[in-house]
Amino acid sequence: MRYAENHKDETRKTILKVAARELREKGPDRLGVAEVMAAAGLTHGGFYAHFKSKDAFLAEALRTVFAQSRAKFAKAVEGMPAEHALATFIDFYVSPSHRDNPGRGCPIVALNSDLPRQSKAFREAFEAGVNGLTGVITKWMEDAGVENACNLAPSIISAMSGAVSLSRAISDRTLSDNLLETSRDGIKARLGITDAILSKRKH
Amino acid sequence: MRYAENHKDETRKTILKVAARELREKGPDRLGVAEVMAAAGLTHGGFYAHFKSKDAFLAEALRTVFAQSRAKFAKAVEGMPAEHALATFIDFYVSPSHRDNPGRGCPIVALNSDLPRQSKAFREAFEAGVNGLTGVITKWMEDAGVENACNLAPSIISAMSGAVSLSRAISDRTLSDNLLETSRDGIKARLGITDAILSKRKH
DNA sequence: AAGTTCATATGATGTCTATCATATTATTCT
DNA sequence: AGAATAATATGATAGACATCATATGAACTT
Repeated sequence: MRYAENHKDETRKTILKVAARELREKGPDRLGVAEVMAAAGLTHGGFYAHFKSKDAFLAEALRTVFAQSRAKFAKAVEGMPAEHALATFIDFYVSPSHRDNPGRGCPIVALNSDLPRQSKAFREAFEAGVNGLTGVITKWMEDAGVENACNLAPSIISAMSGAVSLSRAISDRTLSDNLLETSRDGIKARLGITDAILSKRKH
Repeated sequence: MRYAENHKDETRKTILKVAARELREKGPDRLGVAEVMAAAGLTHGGFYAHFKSKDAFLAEALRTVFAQSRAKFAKAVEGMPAEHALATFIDFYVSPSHRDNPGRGCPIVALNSDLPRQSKAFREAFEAGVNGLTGVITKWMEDAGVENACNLAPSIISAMSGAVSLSRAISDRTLSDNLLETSRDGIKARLGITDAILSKRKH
């Protein structure tokens, strides 16, 4: 092998890392091959040495996004008991800071409505990502003693992502913040999470 | 005037009508000028006699979509008392048939995540449409005696649109239907709508 | 040190796009 | 009927795009 043993792999990872940010900001249709390569410090021609098509690349980038996102969320609630993890996650997700940073946020919020228009590979990657998140939430809910966790979890996720999505459409800050707050409260209420329960467990 | 008095206006309306369908299916970025004109039975060159740019056109098309959508929803609950209107609207919106027909559905679901990537004119049209819908829902909620309707309404809308959005990502029909059902129940519960109340009023 | 070979760069291709200048057609008025 | 003119069509342009063929160059091997 010429070049460092893992040079190509490193480059590939760099491309995907850059793409993960830009994919959420520009969306799959406005994200150009040349642009991603330039952002990774390369020229556009080398692209097809790494990915067999733009669609395959987009699906791969989306997997990267979900993985990043998942790691980020896991870190935010590390070591907490289930109720606290849930409450913290909701506060973290349904927040002004998530609303204001699409490029670093949840891909469900950033890309959900693009989905029906994208390739099968992309849609499959998206669904897998959603399933991963659903699994995590379901586990927390079960551990927190929430009834019917398995059915409830997807609905909770949809309410959270819907709230952040819509909050991005409301230009008045106060009203947008309000939507987020009201949604947080509604979602927690649905899960039976109250301040009383949280402080009781804080031991 | 040559051509029938209102020929140009008619054509314009035809273009927008066609676009209203296609905009929701293909999204603003995949919707081409030539394509819309062809679908309206015209050739691409005439486009700029009707719209000053593609962005201006997209905003106008979005206004058309919201207007259509609003008329459709209004019709679906015509003449009902507020509680029934709300319940019917929720059942109508958070439904498999809405999920399966993006081209005829709510633009919030179809276009929400495209929003941050579009022109200012487009975003403004979107927000205006959302405000219109919020107003209608708020009124129903107030009439139905729901507390704090004004704050709650946007959160309800976000939960509804989020549910339909996410349901489009889930390939397993049963699971997807489940998400919709669970969400309908959750939303109605939040509004204090029960079957008992609905049947009591049916008089 | 020179050759080998893989990773990347250069440059080209053809397709698609929005936009616009100009030509053509359709209709109404005189 | 035919001139006048408004609505649409034709055709061109320039830029963006994905994709690919080929050239360059870096670093390990012997």
